[in-house]
Amino acid sequence: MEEKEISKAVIKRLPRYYRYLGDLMDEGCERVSSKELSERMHVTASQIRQDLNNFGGFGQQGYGYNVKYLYNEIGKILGMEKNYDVIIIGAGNLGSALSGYSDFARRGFKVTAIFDTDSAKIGRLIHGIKILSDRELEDYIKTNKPDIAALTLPRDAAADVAAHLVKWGIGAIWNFAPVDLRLPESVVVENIHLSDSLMRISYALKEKREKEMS
Amino acid sequence: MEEKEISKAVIKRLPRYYRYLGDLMDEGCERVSSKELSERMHVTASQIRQDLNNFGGFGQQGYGYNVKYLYNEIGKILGMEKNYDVIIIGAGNLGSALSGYSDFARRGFKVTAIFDTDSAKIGRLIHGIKILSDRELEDYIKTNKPDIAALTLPRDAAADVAAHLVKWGIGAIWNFAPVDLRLPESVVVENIHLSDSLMRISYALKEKREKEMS
DNA sequence: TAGATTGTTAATCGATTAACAATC
DNA sequence: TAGATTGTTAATCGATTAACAATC
Repeated sequence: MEEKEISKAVIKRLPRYYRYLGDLMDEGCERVSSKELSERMHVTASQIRQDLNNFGGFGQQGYGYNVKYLYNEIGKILGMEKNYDVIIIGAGNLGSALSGYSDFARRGFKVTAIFDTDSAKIGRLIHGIKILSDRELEDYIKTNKPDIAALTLPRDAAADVAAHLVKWGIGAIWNFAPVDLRLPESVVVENIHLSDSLMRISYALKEKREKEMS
Repeated sequence: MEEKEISKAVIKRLPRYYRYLGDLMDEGCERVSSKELSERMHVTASQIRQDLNNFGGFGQQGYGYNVKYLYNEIGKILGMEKNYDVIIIGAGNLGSALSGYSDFARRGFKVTAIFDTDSAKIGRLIHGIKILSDRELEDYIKTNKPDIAALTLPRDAAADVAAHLVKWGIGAIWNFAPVDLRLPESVVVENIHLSDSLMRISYALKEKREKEMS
């Protein structure tokens, strides 16, 4: 059914196109050419046209792209017309933060439950969402079938919990623990490795220091 | 002084090598070959050898790599022997979470201050760190010269605050706002675009649904 | 129609993988 | 020494950019 496999690099760029097109819409802009957009985004016009043509011809020769139409089409490609239920595993600082992040709700991601092992936390509310015991997790997943589980728990617990989540039927894991999860191909995994990101800053700062010295 | 420019792709992988080597050390492993490491990390042995050789020969023919030595060398490349002072701009959920994330301290990143505009928050403590007024920001930066500023504030405030931070002398920005900051080349910027990441999950889930239908 | 800009093919560039001589 | 494994060159692969004919 699918014509050709879309490269990972293209998919990684789609949310960024979506963001810029959203901005253009907010500015009341109706049409945009690949050249204009490329100047805004600091990428080549060629790349924009190549990328979009992976999914079909959204533009019109001599005119460019209709902003609203393109925004909607990319939204469809990204699956943004659907809403997603997200559960958070680990009611620590990061888990709490994610549960209250309004940006997600705007994009159709709704946090429906938070789980923790700490009996002192269970029953408390975070941003209006009740913290449940991890012993209720299996039941919850099988009954409510959430789409995504965000893993905001300690490193050592992550692999084991992830394996259980998958067994109980979760389809996607948003992993904030600093480990690479080994899960079946069919499970979607997105990693947010914050300390990797900090180390890249550290590297770049070191480079900068060395450059300034010479 | 620097021989050749190291590619972005290689640098992005370094923290991951560092993480795996740390794990090997914890397991008491003394030596590792590129082949063994490649199997653990699910990359090719060739890539590992290529990557490491960007920085010089860390291994020994017939033996492989000394884990501890290699760990330390990559640490040096990443600038991990230095400690970094981090300030957090925006005392919301995410800012609070980052200020309490113990993983960072372990890597030498220390949160020294948190700033916010909300007078109701100013003076309160988060994880033992006092929230200061954004009006003290300029003074604080010029006096204490923190290395990194984490931007955990609303989208619309980000660009403006970032520009000020740079003017006052900050060298690196860890940006959590869903915008691309336009700053001078000399400023290090690392973006954590959480909603972009969620959209990639959304895309992958959509693909999965479609695959299952056919 | 003339001008603009796409969709698409071809050329270039860079990154990954394979292969193997060097050497521990 | 023989076996193992690196460092490094060459081959392949994929992604980006350039160019331009098609067409609105």
